[in-house]
Amino acid sequence: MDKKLATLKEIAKRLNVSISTVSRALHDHRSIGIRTKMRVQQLAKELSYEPNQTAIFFQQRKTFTVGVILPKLSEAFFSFAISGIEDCANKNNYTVLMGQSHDNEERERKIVETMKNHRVDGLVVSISKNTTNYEHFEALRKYNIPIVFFDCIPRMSNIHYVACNMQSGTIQAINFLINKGHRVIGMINGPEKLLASQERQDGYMKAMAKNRLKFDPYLLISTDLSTESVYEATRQLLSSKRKPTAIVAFNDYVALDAVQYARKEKRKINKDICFVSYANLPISNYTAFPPLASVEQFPYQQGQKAMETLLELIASKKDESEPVTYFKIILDSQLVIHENK
Amino acid sequence: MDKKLATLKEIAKRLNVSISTVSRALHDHRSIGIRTKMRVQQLAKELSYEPNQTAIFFQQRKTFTVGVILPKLSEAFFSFAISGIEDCANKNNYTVLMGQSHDNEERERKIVETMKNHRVDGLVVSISKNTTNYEHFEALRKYNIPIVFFDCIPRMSNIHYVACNMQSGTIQAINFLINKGHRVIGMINGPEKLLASQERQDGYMKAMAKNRLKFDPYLLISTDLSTESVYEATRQLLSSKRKPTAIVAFNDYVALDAVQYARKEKRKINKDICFVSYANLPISNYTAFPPLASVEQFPYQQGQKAMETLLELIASKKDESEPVTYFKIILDSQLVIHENK
DNA sequence: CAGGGTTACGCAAACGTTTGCTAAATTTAG
DNA sequence: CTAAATTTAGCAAACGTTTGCGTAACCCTG
Repeated sequence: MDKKLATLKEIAKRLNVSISTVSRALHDHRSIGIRTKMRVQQLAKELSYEPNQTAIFFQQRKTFTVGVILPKLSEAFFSFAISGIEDCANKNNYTVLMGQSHDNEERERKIVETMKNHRVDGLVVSISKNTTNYEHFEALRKYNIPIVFFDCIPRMSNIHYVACNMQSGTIQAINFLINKGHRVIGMINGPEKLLASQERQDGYMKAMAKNRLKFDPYLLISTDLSTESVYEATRQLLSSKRKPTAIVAFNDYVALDAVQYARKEKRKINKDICFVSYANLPISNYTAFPPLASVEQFPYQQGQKAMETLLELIASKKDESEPVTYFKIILDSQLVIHENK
Repeated sequence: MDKKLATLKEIAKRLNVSISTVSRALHDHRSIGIRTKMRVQQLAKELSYEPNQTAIFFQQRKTFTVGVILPKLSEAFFSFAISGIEDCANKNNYTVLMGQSHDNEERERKIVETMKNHRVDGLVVSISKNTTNYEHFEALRKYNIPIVFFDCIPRMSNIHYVACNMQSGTIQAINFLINKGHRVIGMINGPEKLLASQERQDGYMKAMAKNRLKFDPYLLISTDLSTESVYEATRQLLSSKRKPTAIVAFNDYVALDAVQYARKEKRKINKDICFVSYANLPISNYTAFPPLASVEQFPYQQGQKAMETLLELIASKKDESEPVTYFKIILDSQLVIHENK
């Protein structure tokens, strides 16, 4: 029963018309008479004809496929982001080719290669936290494959990206703490070389300065985000002579680890010490001591916006001209204050 | 500088040989002399030639792409599963086309359609929890696109699947509780029509019977997994005359909600009432009262196994024969007892 | 009824690759 | 030195589709 799949040629032969006529009839081209159009469409339905997409992709030099490369789907941030990406892609009849770098530069490089070979129409990527060399992305320029970066942006010039302004959220967070009466506020930050860390720090310093609070370098500690390193940072903060009464954590994972350490040291959470964090985990409100407030980064929206931007780039690619303007889209982060229960 | 991408034809012209010679030279075909082979490979490198995959896909009637359809990436279970799938796929030079059904039958149907059009070589799918009609999957038979289901399996015959034996894990869980002295054990289950719910129930009943504990229907409550419905179930259990001292929850989300409700009613967790659950959340050990133990379902391994199976099917597809045997792979779940801190 | 404008359709090229067959050139054997 | 064997390379078809161009046949209009 499952003969071979029907093709234009097959239909043409049966109807004694040319292939081009069949093609045009199915596309409702105006140069085909209503009678033949009907006959063709009728038979096509009977044979349950479906165009061979791979042939079309090939012929049109376009695949209606976009690649998405991100570190890890098991991080909640990215799983929300990809939902935004996918929803937007689907809405525009694009399909998503997926790759996880697991924060490994080599893997990232290989995925880029694969995507290029698959001739994706474009790429949305959040780079691996360990990538230092951007050649593999530069290389795509030659192939005229547009890239939109989001979240983790490489330090390259002339790129398109969507990002979230961490500074503003950080300032809001610090102000929130100051309003609650805190004067000594610590920060457990991420790796220094990360843009995201830089921005958090900038926000921190700005907010402190604006409130005429002295910046004490002891209060700002960088980590590599590992549990051990967060424990150590927490230990340092809790044992410094100007003990902070509040800590801003790089993200929820960090906050959870810090809370855990603080409890081990018998500190009363929300009494001796308060936490504010950047939102990663939807379930943090189930945890024992969720942060008082979180800086929301809107991963779904970021993903969506990145995809929209990419589609725009793809659409405008026809006019072969080099892009004059590079999209630099900054979404605002926003402090979400959790219910005080 | 970014002329047009080099093609076989281009190389052939420059070297004054035929296209087929170039093709064969690059494939190291034995019928090409060493001299020409070198010349071709040399020039190919210079022009940084890369085969046009879309042309190859088309020509070979094969895309080296597999579709993956699952409900939601933001559920930890699935994000681990897809990692297993992707790792296995990549290792075998396949690429993953992604689609989330969001547990919506219509969306699922549309994704299947898209994947079919993209001519994926095969499909790995965990069906939407609301899918009742399986026509869209049946339809793929005609196209000779193999499918391997995992986790959420449709009630169809003659399918390949990878699943996790929930019964065994459930029995282990109940035995664990009985060993700790519990005699009245409740269960908050999922939707009745779900296979997963059925299995949990079967395990529950078997374990109870084996331990000569009377099965009390009051102790087994189905929910639709929503927070409200879990609250209600917990309320019922806690207010029944034979109050359970332990509850097995359908998954971690359910357990978290149940714990939350129990605390609202001032029950002492792990004293008045204990919880055991099925593992979904990696962070549940950060929560206030994590379940005493979890039934681990090994999502990464399930995904990996599903992908392996699919690749086998794809490989064996050449011999056009209908598959005689259907893979029914059952992994064992396993009880993980959490540290008693 | 000649000329111009439509309408309705076919031809063939093009996209880039693989591969079965054929054939020339070269080597080997007898 | 010739026939056979081997090595090396080219021709052309095929995969399924889209599309520019050419051209019959038709209908008007004047």
